[in-house]
Amino acid sequence: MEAEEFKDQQLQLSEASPKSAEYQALLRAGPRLRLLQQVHAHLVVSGSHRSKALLTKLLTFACAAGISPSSYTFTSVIKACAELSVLRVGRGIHSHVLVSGYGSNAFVQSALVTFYSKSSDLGVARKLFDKMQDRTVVAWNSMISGYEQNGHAKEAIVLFNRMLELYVNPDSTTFVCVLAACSQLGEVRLGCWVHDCIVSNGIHVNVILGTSLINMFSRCGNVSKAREVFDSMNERNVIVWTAMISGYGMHGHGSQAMELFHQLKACGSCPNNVTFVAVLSACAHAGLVHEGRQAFASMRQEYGLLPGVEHHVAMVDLLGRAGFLNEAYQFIKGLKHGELVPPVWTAMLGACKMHKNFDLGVEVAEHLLSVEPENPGHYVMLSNIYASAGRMDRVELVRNMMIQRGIRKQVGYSTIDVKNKTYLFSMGDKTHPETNEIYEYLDELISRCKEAGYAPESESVMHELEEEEREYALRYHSEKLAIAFGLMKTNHGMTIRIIKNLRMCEDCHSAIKFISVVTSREIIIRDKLRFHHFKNGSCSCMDFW
DNA sequence: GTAGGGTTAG
Repeated sequence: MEAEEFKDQQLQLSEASPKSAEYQALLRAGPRLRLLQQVHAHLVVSGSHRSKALLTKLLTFACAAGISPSSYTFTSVIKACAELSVLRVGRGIHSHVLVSGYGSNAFVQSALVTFYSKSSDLGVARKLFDKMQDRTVVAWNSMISGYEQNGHAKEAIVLFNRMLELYVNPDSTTFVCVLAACSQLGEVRLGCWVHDCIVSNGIHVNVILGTSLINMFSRCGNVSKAREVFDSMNERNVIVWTAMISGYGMHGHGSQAMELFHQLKACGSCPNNVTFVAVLSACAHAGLVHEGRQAFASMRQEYGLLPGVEHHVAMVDLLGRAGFLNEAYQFIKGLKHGELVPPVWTAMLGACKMHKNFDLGVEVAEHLLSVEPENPGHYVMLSNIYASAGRMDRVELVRNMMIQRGIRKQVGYSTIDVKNKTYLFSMGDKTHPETNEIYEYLDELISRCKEAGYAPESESVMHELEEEEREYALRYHSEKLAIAFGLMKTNHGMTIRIIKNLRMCEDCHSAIKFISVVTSREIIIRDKLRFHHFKNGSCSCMDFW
């Protein structure tokens, strides 16, 4: 039962006097189930079954009767443990399951697999799953979903393939899980296969499956396909709309996102808090400051929604990204003390860096470092701000501070698919058998870009920790290597698609614009947050990262 | 009457 529902029911309960005949009857029955059932029947007939006091007493006695739990009891309790993420309690219940002889009940087993997955104990979940004699489709779904939700999208897909090999029929939940895994990996091919499978089998695309398809196509770089799915759905709820709006936002198509937002309102649906985050983000990345401001104001005025931290962050981002640093700062000043959380300042810092406001940037970064000294992102930002102001002494200082505190930047990598195989490159990577050729090709490519006007930006390299990394870092960032490899291995005219785990640096962004010109290729990169479509020297993000 | 699935973002 949902918490709200539960509360509603509780409110309906009225009080009854402890001295009443019903209460006395309960006391006489005591912890004996048969007698309690009789009294309960009487309570229902007499209309006093809404009394909180009577029901409490009834339940207390019923529980004290020592009735042994059934498979129904266990599944419910295990599910509750998973939702509350109470690992210890769940493990205890698991022991009870075994003792009570429900260890091989399919329902209980699936619930346990989900429980361990949600507790991030995938090893135990998998062991349980492997031990099951007859695995229902739900059991497969539990395990596939477990992998996907814990970020192991590849394992999820491996298991899905195993399921097909064993002729287990996937259902629409299976597809939802697999599509989520495809979204994580940017696996267009499998994603499209699943889509075809759904279409050719005439599987009904309900709101959940539709949302998953929209997400998959958006995150795999094909927004127009996402839109086709959206248009083909005969039932849409606010989540479907939000997914489509965010798909547009992710690709920098701010006006389409806004168009959809207006349509959503026009058709009588109510946008929710999540919708507004997606809308504000879409505006921010398309420079639609006026529209964003309006949307933010309408949250409270038209929908009675209270803006939260995420909306404040989005507003600072919207204003700051567009260059209105003072307004962004004033917006922050207008927040309550408790609302001045690090993410708000991080958005402000991003704006300072973007628009090269040295003084404010340093001030904000130092504040962030004092409250979140363990966050590597803040050091990188501060270092970059110093670097772009030519304060190399300070850059060195920040670098040393990171080393001293043992803070390491995340390692970046990029992947590219060539002839149905995925290749992974990391910065300065030399593990590929054709390393020499790739590096030579890249060097030549960069020279051609320089002739066309490309000027490497040195600031992006400054946050690297190791000396030897610095030398290679800029030129050999993973996405550049992946692109060089892709250009070498694919035919002219083919689009290059790259997936990167971090955000792109400014230098790569500028270099790739030139690469798209000198090679006449379209290059699509999905970075940690969004898509960049490079074509003829410009990027779809319009430099609004 | 029990188990599995969807939306934001930095």
